[in-house]
Parts: sequence; structure tokens; C-alpha cells
Amino acid sequence: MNDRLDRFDLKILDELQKNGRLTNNELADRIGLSPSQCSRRRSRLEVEGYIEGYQAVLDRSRIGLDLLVVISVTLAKQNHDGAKKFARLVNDLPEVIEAYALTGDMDYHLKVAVRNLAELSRFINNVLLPHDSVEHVRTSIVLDVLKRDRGVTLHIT
Amino acid sequence: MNDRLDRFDLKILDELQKNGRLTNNELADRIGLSPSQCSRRRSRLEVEGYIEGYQAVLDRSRIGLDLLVVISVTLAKQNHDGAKKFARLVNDLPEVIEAYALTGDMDYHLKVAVRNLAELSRFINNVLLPHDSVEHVRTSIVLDVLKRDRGVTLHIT
DNA sequence: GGTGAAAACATCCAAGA
DNA sequence: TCTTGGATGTTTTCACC
Repeated sequence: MNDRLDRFDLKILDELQKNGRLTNNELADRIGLSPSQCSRRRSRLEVEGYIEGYQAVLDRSRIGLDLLVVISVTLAKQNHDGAKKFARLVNDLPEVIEAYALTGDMDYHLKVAVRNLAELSRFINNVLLPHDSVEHVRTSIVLDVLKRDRGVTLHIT
Repeated sequence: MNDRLDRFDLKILDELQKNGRLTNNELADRIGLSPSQCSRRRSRLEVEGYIEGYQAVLDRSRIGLDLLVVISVTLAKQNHDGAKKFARLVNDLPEVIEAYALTGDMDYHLKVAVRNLAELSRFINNVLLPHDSVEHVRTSIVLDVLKRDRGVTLHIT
């Protein structure tokens, strides 16, 4: 699995999770390797798929998306390809940031960002509920973000 | 709110969400502005807080974290500063990627990444449940990721 | 795993639209 | 006021050690 990653590779991944725009010079300072070595290792980590990409993280509320909600969705059982249709749906909906299929009764979780309650209401009643495959939804509003996604913790020896 | 963002700014944010390591030259090609203009605007978007940072996105399963789970946590009601203690706890736990306080009965949602079921079991029984403030947990395993977080959709005029 | 040099890039400033 | 193009220092990357 990560047998091919030594402690330098792990440190590079760790630093790039914290700041994805670090230069090879800055990486070199932080991990104690030459810049060219960092360049080569980083490029390898990208090519071999350890690094899937780099993302700018935006302040959602700064651009008007003040409401974050988690919507639990139950799909109708009868419809056999309802799951596929639903997957296509959530991928096409710009309000949906993340979507997971889960074990348990409430089959799906959607993380959704909208401007306000009016838009949330419109999204649920005019977009989600009318869809064939959707049987039931339960909406929970995010009151507080206790921990934001800053990547995984890498156990560096 | 975003009155101060014209369509070029929005396009820059959009492109940087998709690829956070775009150079100003690449940005310039994509949005039709000079590289120096892109540099200036990007720096302004950073300083003014529209861009919070840049993150490398890792392939979790490639580094051994094959299990993604959503844990719904109910806190004990009596303990008045249980919420604060819980917030501190989840921030200290490396397994927890995201944590939200929600409206509704199941008060908190944790997104957790672990190596396997043994580690999940250890995390729930030896870490989460023994904590004072935690009353009840319900664990849902992520069976499928329908949509990954690639940032929000910006409505560019 | 490091070095050095060439090419690409970021950033700043003077000047134009 | 917003934008451009060129000057200058940095960064990336490659061949080579």
C-alpha cells in the first residue's frame, strides 16, 4: 500500500495537504531535502496517484453561500435503477458538494450549500422530492463546524 | 457580499477550485486576462479572504485508509460544557476529518477515516464512547462516494 | 540523493487606455 | 481606474555527478 513511501514522501504529502502551493524550495526547507529532490518526489506522487489534485479552498459564506445542510435521503425500493438515476442527479446539482451512499436506513447523505432558507426550500421541494427515485428526505442544518477537512493525518515515523 | 467580484474574479476562483496550482500564465490563458492581472487579482482574493488556502487532495485508500464512515453522535444533556469538551476531543482525534453540529436529534456528525474495521471498532469503543460528553453513537459505513467535494459552483455571468 | 544551468514563472512598476 | 508589457528575481526541471 504505502510501502513505497518513505518518511520524506509522507512529509511532502503532509505539507502539501496543509499548503498545496508550497514551492519546491519551501518544501526543501521544511523536510530537509534539496529542491530538485522535492520536485522529483512530488511529481512521482502525482503520477502514481497519491496526490489526486490541488484545490483552492474558498470561504463559502464570503460568496453568499451561508447555509450548509446535511440531507439524509431514502430511495424508493421498487425502482431498481433508482440508485443510478440518483447518482446522476446529485452529480448534476450544483448545490450538492458531497454525496455518499451509506449502510443503514437513511441510505444517502448529501452535503449541500445554499444561499438561504428560501433556496433550501426550493431545492428540497422543487428539485429533490419530485425526483422518481427519492422516497423521503430529512434535512439537518449545520449549526457549527467543529472541524474542517484539512486532509488526513499521516503517521510519519 | 460578492459585489466586489466581477466575472474575472469568479472565473479565477472557479479555475483555482479545479486546480489550485494553476500558474498565472495558465490562468491568463483560461480567463482571457494578462498574467500580471491574474497575479494581482489572485493575491487580492487571498488577502481579502475569498481564498482561505490551497490543499493537496490525497487518495486516501492509496495510503491505507480504506474505510470512510459517518458517525452520528448524541451528547449527554446534563453536562453543560460537554459541547466544548466534545469540540476539543474531535479536534484532537486524527481519525476525524470533519465534524459538524447539526439541528435535530442526532446532534453531531463526524466524518472519519480509518484503516479497517478493527481500527473503527477501537476508535468507537476505546476513544469515542468512553468520553464523558458522549451519550450515544450510530455508525454508518460509506459504501460509495457519489460526489466528491470539488468546491462550490460559482454562477458566472 | 545533490548540483548547476536553461527555461518558465511570479511579481512589480511605469505607462497607456 | 483598470489594464498591459517588460524588467527582475524566483522557481522548476533536466542532464549529469
